[in-house]
Amino acid sequence: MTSELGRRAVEEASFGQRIADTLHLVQATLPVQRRMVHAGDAIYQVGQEFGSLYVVNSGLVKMVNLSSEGREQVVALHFRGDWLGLDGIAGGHYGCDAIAMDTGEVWSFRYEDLLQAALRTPALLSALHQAMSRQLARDHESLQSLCALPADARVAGFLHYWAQAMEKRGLRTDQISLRMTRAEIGNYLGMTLETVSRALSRMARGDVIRFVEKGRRDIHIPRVDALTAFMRQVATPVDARAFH
Amino acid sequence: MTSELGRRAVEEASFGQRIADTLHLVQATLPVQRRMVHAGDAIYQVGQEFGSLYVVNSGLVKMVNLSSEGREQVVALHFRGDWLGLDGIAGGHYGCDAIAMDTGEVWSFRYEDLLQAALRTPALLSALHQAMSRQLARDHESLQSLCALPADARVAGFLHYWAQAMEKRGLRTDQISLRMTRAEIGNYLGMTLETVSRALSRMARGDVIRFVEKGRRDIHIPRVDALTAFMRQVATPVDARAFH
DNA sequence: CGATGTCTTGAGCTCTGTCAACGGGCGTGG
DNA sequence: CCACGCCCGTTGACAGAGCTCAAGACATCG
Repeated sequence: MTSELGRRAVEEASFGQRIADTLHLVQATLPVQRRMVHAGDAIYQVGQEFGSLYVVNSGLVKMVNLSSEGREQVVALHFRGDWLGLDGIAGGHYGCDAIAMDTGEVWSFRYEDLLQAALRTPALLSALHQAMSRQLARDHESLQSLCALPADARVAGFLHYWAQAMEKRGLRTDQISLRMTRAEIGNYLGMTLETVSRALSRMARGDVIRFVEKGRRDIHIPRVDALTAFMRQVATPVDARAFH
Repeated sequence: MTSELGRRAVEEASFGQRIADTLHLVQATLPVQRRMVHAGDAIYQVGQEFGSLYVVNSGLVKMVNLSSEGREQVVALHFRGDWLGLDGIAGGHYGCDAIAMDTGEVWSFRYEDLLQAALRTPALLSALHQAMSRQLARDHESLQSLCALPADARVAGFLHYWAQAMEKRGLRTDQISLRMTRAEIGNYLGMTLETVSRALSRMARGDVIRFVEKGRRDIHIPRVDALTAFMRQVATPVDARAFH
């Protein structure tokens, strides 16, 4: 168990460096096209022919899946250093809309160019594989919390995830600024906006979080361990009885 | 819309061939280690050091995620032609347990060997990327249905997914043999075993499915379109009001 | 044949979705 | 400057989908 913790610590410490390395590497070895985006801008859209991959240099991007019945669903969030468009490789078309949620810069380059450049610079290929692999692991975590945790724990987990994402990128982690409406958060977490609001209110009452300013989007997290404690506390498992 | 349908038709038709091609390709260019597995066997386990990737040649494999609180969660199912272990590339350790659910054969090979061989045979790299990309897209679909669909529709969607997976692999699709208990299905779909049982009973009453034999694990699907119709019918969206 | 595990079905309760009302922030326009 | 509308967030009341608990039927295997 100690070796497990040790490994995690090393990973965390090197995480910010990994992001910076990836960005440098891509920039140095590929013909990258930079693009400023603002909240609401589409980086690519579902059905559009696949050709380019993207890396978020700054800002915040949501992946929106459109179901056959026309329902929209936020399936992932992406921060600095994350890759976009990976789910388009297989089908030849992007599988989601990628929508910027904040002002930022996104880099794009041709997938074909990446493969070419990877012959000279194997580290590029490694970076691509790690990005895809990380996203797979992340998706599995999402699925797990979505299946197994009640609403309050999911909201708490969401804040924790966000704080962790900020921390890994060297940003302040005590105060986070969600650039999402309650409806968007609820959509991402598989619940209604009212439930999100109630969960946040409960956490605020328990002093697990505090709202700063007038606007209710900036959230102060006094102690991260209080957040994780809250998560565990409300995590009355939906299926506590082991399924085997 | 017609071009969309046309594209899909072509993709479907070539799908079985793609699986066969991948298996041939891997076999021809890599030092593959074959292993017979039986229900319950672990192909790899969470935390184990990453090194090899796996391809299912036959049988059925579940990916089980173990949460920090000790809850188990089935996060994916894999059939012939699917790759396993991809989520281990990033962290250096596998992120899930891969458990066989049926007798079958799994091929394994070193990730390093794959990268080496890919220099001579670029198609290998393409196959890897497509496998990862497909899995990402699949995970997003899971997330979507988990968030947006009520229990009955999720169970119906599960059967549909299974039938489709069989069809893509050239197996009979009218009668499917779930090698999972109700508890496992419920775990995978984010509901209790009782809810799974009730959903199946309702479908059987509506003659959307039929139980064959005494055992209730073999399910006959008279008409797939009846299944999809049932899905749509019970898909009273959790969040019908657009979130924006 | 009993023992065990799985599946089904019922009854009650809880969580969370639904509907509704209200307040606050912000931009627009008078 | 204030009035107004609009969007967002909060909170309450209520209902319903699905979880929990429980009992019993069925299949498999020793």
